Amino acid sequence: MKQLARSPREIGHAIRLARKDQGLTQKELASKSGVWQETISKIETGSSGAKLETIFNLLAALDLEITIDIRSKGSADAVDDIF
Amino acid sequence: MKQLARSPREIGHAIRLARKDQGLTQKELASKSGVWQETISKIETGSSGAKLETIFNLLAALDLEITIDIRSKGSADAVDDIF
DNA sequence: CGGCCTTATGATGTAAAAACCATAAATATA
DNA sequence: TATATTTATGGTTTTTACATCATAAGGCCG
Repeated sequence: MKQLARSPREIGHAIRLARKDQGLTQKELASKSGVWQETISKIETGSSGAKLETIFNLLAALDLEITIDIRSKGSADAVDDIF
Repeated sequence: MKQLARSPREIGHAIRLARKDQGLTQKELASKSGVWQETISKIETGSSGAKLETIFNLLAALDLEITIDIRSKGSADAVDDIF
């Protein structure tokens, strides 16, 4: 499962998919993540410009992580980042 | 350039790396993204639990995107080309 | 050293998110 | 159908991010 997200709404959608995928209800995710069920509902439906921290709390509870990378494909040479 | 992020602080760090990588100052990124320089500073240093929308504004200005993925999957990931 | 550029910090006002409670609406299930 | 479960909605209060301005701190270069 690998979801691209370019907006808060898409992140909310990805969270919903992942939650259902794991057979969790919003309430169960709420108690696992410390985020209120009502808040989860609003995030999943995109009716809330959530805070980053809240999103990470949900992602952690769902065992997900975020990767940031270049949007345009086909960059010819790779930048070998030393980090 | 592909950065893993598991917290707001790590996202801030990734944004800073990407910004420097593109030779932009905070001020320049500010005018490209519509986010204030002061806010960028706070996000990059992790001293702000930013809003998701703000992060996406910065990522868009930096031509970055986010992928949500299952945590702790195997080590060296194969080059899974979706496109 | 003295400016110039960049980044960080601090304060204020406003807008919005999240906690919290209650409940309505939708969905599933018996 | 009725009932239980799940999700959505709405209101109030508290918390906090962001814009905004001012300025301090940190580098860099003449």
